[in-house]
Amino acid sequence: MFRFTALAFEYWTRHAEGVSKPAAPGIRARVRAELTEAIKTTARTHLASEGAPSLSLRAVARELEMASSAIYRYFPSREALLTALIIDAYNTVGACVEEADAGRERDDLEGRWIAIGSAVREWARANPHEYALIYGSPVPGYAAPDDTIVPATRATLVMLQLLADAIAINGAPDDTTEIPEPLRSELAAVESFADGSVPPAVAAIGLAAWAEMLGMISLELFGHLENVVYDRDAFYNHTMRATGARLLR
Amino acid sequence: MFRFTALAFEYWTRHAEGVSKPAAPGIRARVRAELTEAIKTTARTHLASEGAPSLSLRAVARELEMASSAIYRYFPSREALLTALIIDAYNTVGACVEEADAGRERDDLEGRWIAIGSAVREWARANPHEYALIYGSPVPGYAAPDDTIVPATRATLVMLQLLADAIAINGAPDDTTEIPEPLRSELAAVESFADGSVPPAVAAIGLAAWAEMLGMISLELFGHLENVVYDRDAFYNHTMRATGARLLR
DNA sequence: GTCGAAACGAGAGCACTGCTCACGTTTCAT
DNA sequence: ATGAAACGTGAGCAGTGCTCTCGTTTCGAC
Repeated sequence: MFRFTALAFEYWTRHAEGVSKPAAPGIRARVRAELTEAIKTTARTHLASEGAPSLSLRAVARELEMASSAIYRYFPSREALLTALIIDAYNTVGACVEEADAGRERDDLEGRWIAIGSAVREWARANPHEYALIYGSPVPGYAAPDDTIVPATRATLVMLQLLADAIAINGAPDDTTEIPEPLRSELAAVESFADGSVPPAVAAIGLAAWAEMLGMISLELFGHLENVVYDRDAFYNHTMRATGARLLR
Repeated sequence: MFRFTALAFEYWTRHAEGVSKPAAPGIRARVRAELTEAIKTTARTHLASEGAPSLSLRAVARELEMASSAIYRYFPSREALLTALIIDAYNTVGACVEEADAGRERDDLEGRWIAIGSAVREWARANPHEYALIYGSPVPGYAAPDDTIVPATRATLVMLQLLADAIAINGAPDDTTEIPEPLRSELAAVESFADGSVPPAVAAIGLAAWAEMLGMISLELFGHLENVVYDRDAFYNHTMRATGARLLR
């Protein structure tokens, strides 16, 4: 491996300078981290060009000039590599949403909602296969491991915090819709994830709004607006505005 | 092939009875139709148990006790088989929606909306992989051939007709929301698919409601409501009622 | 510094996949 | 009856994910 050879040379160069041990972490740990990242990066580009079902560990290994079996030193299976890409995708979109939200005044509720919705859509359009990986059909045999839970909720929690902030600013809406148990209790528990109050009815509307937003993006990205709506930007913005007005009044 | 042999025997039996030609269509056409159906049926069960990415033509052929290459006599590629399954899925859900809608009085607008939404969700829950095939991540390399367009719109057209009927019964809503061109014209063209009038603002709300409905189902089926909402029926019904109230007022 | 264990890279190999091709058989239209 | 098209099969190809073995390298304990 060219890369490994270069790092080994660095190790011996340093050793020749009289350093009795390499700086922590060891060269091995460093190389491992870098190769793990290189595998993921290469896999991500293949995902972008070929799609998830066509992601081939052998093709990734070939591009990195490794034997295909070497990949298994870093990821125990193809599924594990996909899981790592899923975690990365959740974290990336979550970071985009957090940043978009943070770019607005805390009391600009509508602005934040629009910014959140735009961030998700823009990221999705720029990374359709990653979007499909996390919000499209589940990869077979995939069960969400514990380490995807926190990344998976990052984006949603931003919206939830927006709801709590809206309640704090506007007060709770007069929503008298009856919500039956046990759903009411389940929705009541949602506010524990936010800093502030999110009544059950608001949690329900928020989740439905999230579903609508993702539904809109999926319709667009998965080809269901073909021959119907061409002015996609306008349609999405129109819908998000209407939803924001309901959600944040 | 057991089945083919049995049909050939039937042909010779009839021939021995002095019939100079088999009844139209020929035995070949009949066998072809039956085998095509058998391949699709077997593929559908494999889809249900293994998921789309794991659908194997060889496994289908093995179960039908055919050589794997025989499948290519009926479907020119794996992609063509998947396309056939996609068409079937669209037609099945479309028929479910049409039937559910037809089971309600024409002027029971809310009842029809709830029936439509329930039909889609029930079918999706009973056939999650088929749902994923048509409303989840697109199969790689798949471009919707012309023959999927009509089946793909069957379900949506039922909802659209509901909107037109609501307009006919209640009159057009007072919705003054500005819709920019060219989106307004695009949405205005949607009513050409319904028997009646669907103003642009209503078409937009209808499409967004459809997105929300599919978004809700996808969140549920694709695992995003885990540890959040357990009372799925109640959540879905609550949301569909609220959306119906907005949509059909 | 030495030593043993763990990590690593490579290559061979296995079972499986989608698909092509050639050949013999069957059906169909003339 | 005849020739063409459709059909079923088996062999084969190139590709896949993954396992295993072996030699090499790094690392931590002594």
